[in-house]
Amino acid sequence: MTRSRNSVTIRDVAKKAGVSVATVSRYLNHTGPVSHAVSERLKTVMTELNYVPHAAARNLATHKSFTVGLLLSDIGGDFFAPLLRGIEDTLAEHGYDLLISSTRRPQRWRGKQLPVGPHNTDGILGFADSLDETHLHQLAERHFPVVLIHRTPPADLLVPSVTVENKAAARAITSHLIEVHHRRRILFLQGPPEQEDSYWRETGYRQALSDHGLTLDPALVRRGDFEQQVAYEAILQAHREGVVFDAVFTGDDEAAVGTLAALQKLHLAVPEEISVVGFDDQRMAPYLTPPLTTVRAPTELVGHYAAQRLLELIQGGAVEELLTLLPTEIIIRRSCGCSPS
Amino acid sequence: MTRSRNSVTIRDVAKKAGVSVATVSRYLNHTGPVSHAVSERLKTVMTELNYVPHAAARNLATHKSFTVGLLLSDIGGDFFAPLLRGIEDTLAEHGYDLLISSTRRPQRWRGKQLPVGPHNTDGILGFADSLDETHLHQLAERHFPVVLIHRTPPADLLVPSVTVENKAAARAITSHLIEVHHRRRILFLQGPPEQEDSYWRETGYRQALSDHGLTLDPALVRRGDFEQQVAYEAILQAHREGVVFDAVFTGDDEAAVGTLAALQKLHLAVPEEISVVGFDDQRMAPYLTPPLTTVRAPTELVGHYAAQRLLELIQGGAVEELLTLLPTEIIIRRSCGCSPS
DNA sequence: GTCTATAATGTAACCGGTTACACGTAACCG
DNA sequence: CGGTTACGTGTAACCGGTTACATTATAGAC
Repeated sequence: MTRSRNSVTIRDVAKKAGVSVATVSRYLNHTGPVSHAVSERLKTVMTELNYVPHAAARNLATHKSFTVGLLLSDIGGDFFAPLLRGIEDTLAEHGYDLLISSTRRPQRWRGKQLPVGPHNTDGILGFADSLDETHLHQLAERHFPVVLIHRTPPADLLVPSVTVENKAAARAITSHLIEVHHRRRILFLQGPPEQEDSYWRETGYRQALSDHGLTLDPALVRRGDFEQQVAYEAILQAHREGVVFDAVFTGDDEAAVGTLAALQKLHLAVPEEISVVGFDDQRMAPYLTPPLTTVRAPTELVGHYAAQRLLELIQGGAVEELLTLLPTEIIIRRSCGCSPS
Repeated sequence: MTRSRNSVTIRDVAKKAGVSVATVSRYLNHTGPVSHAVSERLKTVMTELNYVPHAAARNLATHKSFTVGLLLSDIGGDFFAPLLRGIEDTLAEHGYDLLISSTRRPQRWRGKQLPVGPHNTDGILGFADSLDETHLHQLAERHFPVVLIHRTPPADLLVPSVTVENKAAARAITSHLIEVHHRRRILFLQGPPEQEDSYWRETGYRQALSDHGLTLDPALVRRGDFEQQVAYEAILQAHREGVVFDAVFTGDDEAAVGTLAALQKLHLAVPEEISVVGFDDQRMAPYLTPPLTTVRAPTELVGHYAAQRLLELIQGGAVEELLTLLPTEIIIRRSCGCSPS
């Protein structure tokens, strides 16, 4: 918006074309009849002058910005690339822009004003814990469109959310380890505490154990934080403590990377001695050694649907489906002990 | 900006606090003296009313948006995650927002109006070929701040650009294959034609060959497009044609993934029979089988410096350094034939 | 004790669009 | 042929901030 002093405005166009600003505006927005002769004249005048309408002025007048905000907890992870693409694609299709803000540390905006909001955008997408309850309530009060991603909203708020099926998949992949590979002592690596995905995955894991009459040894549940380094340390630590395990459900694929590295360092063969499975099916998963058995989360689709829902909300639609739960799928590779072609 | 009808404005605040709008504005922006008593009053009134200044109105009045635009050719690749983080981090530090637009197909905006520009933002970052020469000239005419990423600007424009050192690194890694591993027939996979990085990498490759008195067999230069699938096909095709090679410089790490897959399918052992090296050191590189010898490109830093330069430009600084060339570094792993610890 | 500089505040124009309303003209109808 | 309707256009208020300029009160200088 750094328009130089003498930038060309709608009035310049109007004057040069010999019409009123209202006519120019109508021509621009197809918001009223404009004679063919005038249309032609305006078209040429506008290219001659290289006129581009000023977004802020338009936003101010119309109360619409055609922009949506995205709040992330950590941009830059491999996880976000597909999410971003899904979001951006969908928004672009509908002529909306995307404003991004990353909160490096969790809950960064607590008590402060959000970097995106009603003053800024027509709606916001909030990933996981990037939006705290206070803000969520404030936004709801103003009836501001919000869609949550990988997080279910507080029960008292009618905020749509889009995420993937975690529990059943976690249960299934754990069962796979038990039934097919006869694992009995399966270590589980938890994600960050605020991360809801982790909670459901752990629930699925626990259910699978009890389904098969296995009792859970608390020593087998540890923090991996969905991070390579943390998972790496966790595995070494467990080993150091003398905890015995024959499989690891790493919580997500990032942690799987760290886990594989740790096991290699400990000279524990995967999958012969220890089975390893992850969650997400990030891009690197097939290329790990051994290729990682994991659960495929349709992250790009999550982005797509989240954007979709938000646009519906913005365009005045009601919230017809509160929770969009996208199906996940077990991807069998080598690290669990299977030998796929 | 979907403010509901009766949203709270600066005048509401002024009235409730019993002062004029000018005073409120001065208080908000610390742009003039405000008595302590009034300051206190305003603070409480503003929290009571939950007042947030409207961005568009402010932008309109000040001709500043504190937003920069980013044009990408393809969001969603692993390459962009660190780039984005570098950019977003730096911008956030200086209170700027980031507006993202991805052009799925190259040159998407040719002839059309850019999705970001002077009407929108205070400056833009253009990755590779996302900005064509016409737009570049138009922007330059308006003296609009632009910084290019992984692309050198047309010679007649004073547009700063930030990229990584390609040629010397490509030359060095190729020399490594020749000198250390005694490779003689090194296949090179080119990136997309518009991609300048690819050009420089190929130049370095050719220099290394001639440095060592090797002549280039044109059959050894093929298209990999920096994409797994394309590289995969290229390798199979070369093999089908009976082209003999003892090493592959894959152009980038994406293509290296495809290359490794193709060689495995052909039962050609890496690195025993064929050495493979990439470029970028993407996150998956250490986890490939075998771990990939490559060149580390400091992509997050590229984002950081690009944002930095742009902010300098926006804040009126002159272009002191036209080309920021970040150093790269060879990362020796296993795929070239070395055996690092 | 007057003069001047400074602090604190208010008034109103302005940024560049949109749009409600008014107006004139031509077409259409019975 | 008068009356209604639709079309094409213009005038001016408005969106919610910023800011130049004017104004008053207060303190310090001489």
